[in-house]
Amino acid sequence: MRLVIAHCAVRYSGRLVAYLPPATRVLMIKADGSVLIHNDGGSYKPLNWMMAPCQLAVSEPDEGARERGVTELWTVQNQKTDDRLEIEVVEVFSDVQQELGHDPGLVKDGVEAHLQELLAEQIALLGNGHTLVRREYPTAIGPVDILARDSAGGSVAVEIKRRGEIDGVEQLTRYLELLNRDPLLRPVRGVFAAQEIKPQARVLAEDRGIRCVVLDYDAMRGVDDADSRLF
Amino acid sequence: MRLVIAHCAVRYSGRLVAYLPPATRVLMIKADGSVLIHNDGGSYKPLNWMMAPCQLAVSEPDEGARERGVTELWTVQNQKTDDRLEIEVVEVFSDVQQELGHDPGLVKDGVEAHLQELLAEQIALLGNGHTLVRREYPTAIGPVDILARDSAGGSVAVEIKRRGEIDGVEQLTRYLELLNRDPLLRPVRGVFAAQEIKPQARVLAEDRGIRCVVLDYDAMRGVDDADSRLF
DNA sequence: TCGTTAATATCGTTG
DNA sequence: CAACGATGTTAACGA
Repeated sequence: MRLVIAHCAVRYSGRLVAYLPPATRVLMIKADGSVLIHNDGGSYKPLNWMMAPCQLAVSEPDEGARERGVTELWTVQNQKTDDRLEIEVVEVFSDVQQELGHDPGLVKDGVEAHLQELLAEQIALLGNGHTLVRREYPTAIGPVDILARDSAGGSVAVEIKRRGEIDGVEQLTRYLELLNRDPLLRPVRGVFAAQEIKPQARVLAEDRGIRCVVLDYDAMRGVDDADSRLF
Repeated sequence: MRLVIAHCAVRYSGRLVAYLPPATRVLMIKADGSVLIHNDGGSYKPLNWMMAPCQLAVSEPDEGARERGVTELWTVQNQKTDDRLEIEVVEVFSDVQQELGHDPGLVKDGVEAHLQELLAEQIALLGNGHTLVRREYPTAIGPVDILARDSAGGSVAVEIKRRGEIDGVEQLTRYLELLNRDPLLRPVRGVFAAQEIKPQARVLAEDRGIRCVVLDYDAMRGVDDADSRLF
């Protein structure tokens, strides 16, 4: 890992062409050769970058560049594609290098898979008498999150999202169209279940006869065995 | 901008709960208070982060943490939500601070907007005799990228993507449903135009009577006046 | 501010 | 390897 703070201009060409006018920025060169160029604000996305596999070469600037104050030209070339980053370094304010070693990586909790697991266990949240048929019920265009039966024995297909948006309703609609061709399941009702359902998604769902259910993750997890949690 | 290289463990809680076991990493603290935690590989996405507005507070570790070798506890708290990052710092290897100043930002060329611009200029790529009605043709659910007429005077709605995936077909389908309610336009045919069209998207589009057109950006740009390019 | 759409998206999982 | 869905997506652009 090498961290450089420098006044520089950057040109990228590859899937698109982009240019960063001269300014002071952070250049992060990782062990795998990848380069990130950060400014002093915004979110985690760099202004520009080159991902591995790639190689950094330092060369002398040509005369035109030297007249603009450029002292070094860094060229980062992707080894598989023709993506290329050219960094014109004007002045280096700081240059630090350090071995970081291997990183054990991130452990996560609280994603959609967990919601699905909890709803499968607590399927009565959809209504009294509901029973689980199976999770990830397969169809020709992909698995439905949950297939269940209501108290009257009718089929219920459930699409689960953390945030319910219009795409999720479209997805469930495609599943329902397919499932309703199966004489053993027909008629299949749809349930759109999410921690949060956007107004537009709710309107579309209800317009198509799909029921919306808002899930309370904390409450569902509270019902769940406390020992099974990661932290 | 402050760059710290330190051995540390990190816990995040907010929209999810996540934990980073102890290892040596880069901590980037930006002028707006945001914090990024990077390791020595992967892509531009940090292992963990906190975005502005947030505040960093340094405190003494409790006894349990001190026994694990923690020398400082950094707490980064989001000021609007209850997102929180806790960094247990064990050892600091490097700590650099530098004023970066304002960044003029990135200038881009070659994104979807340019594809749309070029296709509007070269509308005959859809077939001889096609004429442009307008770009960004407004509908109740958002603007259609391009509305055109074919040689017979029939309406053609075009959705443009760099990469054509299933979502784009759904999007165009929604537009077509609406446009076909307009007696002045009806019947409206659909064209899905992209630099690259995924097989599933093509199958869905053609199943719905939508024509797929693959665009060659470089060729289209080559036809375009070379002077109009940014770089 | 909210909502929608694009992105050099990135990232994990699956076939 | 390709394709698909989720992401603490982020970022840009309008209404």
